[in-house]
Amino acid sequence: MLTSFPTHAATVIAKFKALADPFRFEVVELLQQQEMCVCDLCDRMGIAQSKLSFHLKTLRAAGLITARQEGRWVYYSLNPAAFTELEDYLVALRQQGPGRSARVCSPTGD
Amino acid sequence: MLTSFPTHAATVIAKFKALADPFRFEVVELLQQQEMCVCDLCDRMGIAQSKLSFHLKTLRAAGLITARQEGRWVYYSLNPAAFTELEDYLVALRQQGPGRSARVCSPTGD
DNA sequence: TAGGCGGTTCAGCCTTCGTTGATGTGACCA
DNA sequence: TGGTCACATCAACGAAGGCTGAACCGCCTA
Repeated sequence: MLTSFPTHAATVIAKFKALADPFRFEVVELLQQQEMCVCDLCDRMGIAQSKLSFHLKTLRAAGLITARQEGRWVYYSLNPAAFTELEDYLVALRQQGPGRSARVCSPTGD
Repeated sequence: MLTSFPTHAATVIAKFKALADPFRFEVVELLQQQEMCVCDLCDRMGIAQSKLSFHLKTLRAAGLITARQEGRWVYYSLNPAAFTELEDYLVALRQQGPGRSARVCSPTGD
């Protein structure tokens, strides 16, 4: 059952939250094409470096992206496992169930 | 290419945003089990009705759930198509790419 | 038709989150 | 060894979103 993953839920929520921002969404789409360093992303998106750094931190904290340092540059790329986790959750949600309510609440009249 | 869906992105972001809240997350998990009316959800979650109504409105606006009125009761259920849309997006993200950077930025030294 | 009930909406308050500019840190080069 | 570059972090500010209690609306029953 889905509700048997209370701690798991927190990580899934964190991932959804991280994806729920236009800037971070764009970062993810850019990283889907290829691994990039901060200056690349900064240049492509046309936003301040500190702003980008903040959003990268959020994405990294959620586990959606990973960082790889190479000299002075830090290269970011997507973490496929994180997306698989979200996929699995969504599939589980979709695969259900009785549909019609079992009428848990009791209408006064009956 | 993923970036060729600019308007589509807004709806996906809205769905992620709707799922990025613990209360709404719980609502979705409850609705995954079966269709429910507001009083059921209110009772199970132990939160104020106005609060729940607000979150249901958010979920409905994002297209994640649908409402069905029956007399005085309003029954909510999941919208499978919305979750399929998110699944497709995540699958597309995971099916990457070159991996290593093409070194778009130019290190000063070289 | 009046009253009760399920559910929604509203306004005010508060908390959280994002933005901004400046500063800090570690790696590289002269 | 000092300067520069790439990137991270910080504090202060403003905006967006969630919470609360009350009013409101539509449906049903007496």
